[in-house]
Amino acid sequence: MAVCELISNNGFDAVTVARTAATAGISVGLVQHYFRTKDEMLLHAFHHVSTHVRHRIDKRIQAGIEHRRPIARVLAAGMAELLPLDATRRTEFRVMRAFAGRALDVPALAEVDIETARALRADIARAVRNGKECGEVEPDLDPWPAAVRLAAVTDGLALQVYRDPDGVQGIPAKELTSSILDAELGATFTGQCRQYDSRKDRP
Amino acid sequence: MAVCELISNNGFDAVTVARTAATAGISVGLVQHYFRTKDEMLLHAFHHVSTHVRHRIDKRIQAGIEHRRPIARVLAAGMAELLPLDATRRTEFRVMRAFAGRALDVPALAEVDIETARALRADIARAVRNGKECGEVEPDLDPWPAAVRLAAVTDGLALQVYRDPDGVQGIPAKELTSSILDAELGATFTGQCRQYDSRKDRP
DNA sequence: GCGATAACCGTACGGCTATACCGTATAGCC
DNA sequence: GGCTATACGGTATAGCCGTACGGTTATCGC
Repeated sequence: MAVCELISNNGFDAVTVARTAATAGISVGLVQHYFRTKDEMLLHAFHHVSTHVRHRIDKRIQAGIEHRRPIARVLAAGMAELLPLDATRRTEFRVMRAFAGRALDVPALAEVDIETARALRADIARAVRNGKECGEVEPDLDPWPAAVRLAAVTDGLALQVYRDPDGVQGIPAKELTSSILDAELGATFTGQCRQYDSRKDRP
Repeated sequence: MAVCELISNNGFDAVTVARTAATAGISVGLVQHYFRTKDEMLLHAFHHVSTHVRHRIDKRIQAGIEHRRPIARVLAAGMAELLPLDATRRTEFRVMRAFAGRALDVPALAEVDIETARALRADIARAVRNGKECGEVEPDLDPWPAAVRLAAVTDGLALQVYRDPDGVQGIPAKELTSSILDAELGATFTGQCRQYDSRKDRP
């Protein structure tokens, strides 16, 4: 959408109704026809990009499941999708981050932000539960602290990578993040999968 | 400063030169006398609040060192200072986050953001090195990946706590974060300090 | 075919903003 | 005493923004 294009190219402040209309190649009046106010437009854009990222991750996870990969590896691939390791994910991160910044003041945006984060956390918790069933995770482990930790690590690593895209102290970002993510997952997924019914992972 | 007060009370968009002057009880002209442009004013405010937080953490760490606590525990206290677990830290987090959001578009703000993060990471890395010297950390461990991981966990946990201040699934935020931080530190600080018996500091 | 509804454009307007500018006063220095 | 720099207040202005509004074309059920 035009809003995201403007944000990633010229920053959030550059997003005006007139400019958005120009970017999309339509008139101001038509924008108003679809969105009564500017806030409504921004909310829609945030929702749009959030679900877009989410679907991309879901697709990646589905692919991993169909290849019958271990849950830990599927999860690692999904979480890596949130790290700004290439240009695409980097602009995506910029846009998401800009919206999250505004969400501090606009409750409607905050709701989307919180809901997105909650959904991600719930997905991770479900993956841990699945891991318990198939033997990758110890049976008497509470999935939620692990989910919070893994979600936090993903968020935090994304920030670190964004700020230092070239890595730290000569260690490339890709190696750094993948080794950290593997270690974090290894703290929870300690065993190997016995058998696993992939149908349970579907939403 | 008046800028931070406005941000935390009314959001970043409410920060105008006129309103800032009114909040500070001075005239617009005087603000212009000190800061040639609004951006300059914001940059100064960001720098101000960043160093303020940093000094608070440093004080906390210094206190821990003087009490001869294990490095891991000193570090835990310092990192917890960045989590929005009470009203003070929450508004501080809001302000820092608002600036970080603008930093996506304003290079001068981004520089402060990056520099602050780098300094925190360097401090953690130094703590790990100190841990190696005194026996809390294995001698042949690279401090930087550990520092990146711990910094990322802190950032990420702060986000989680901000979004869900009451915790997750009935687990209070304070317990959740402290157990996660302890586990993360425990992954690096595996030994006990030779010089001091840390058992009396343990719960 | 025709009325209604939706898609679409252009512009006018009131409000807010950053900032340039001018005026004053106070304090330090020669 | 004068002179200059700094501290401070008030205001004018040009520009941009969101949004209201009136007009035009296209679509479609009946």
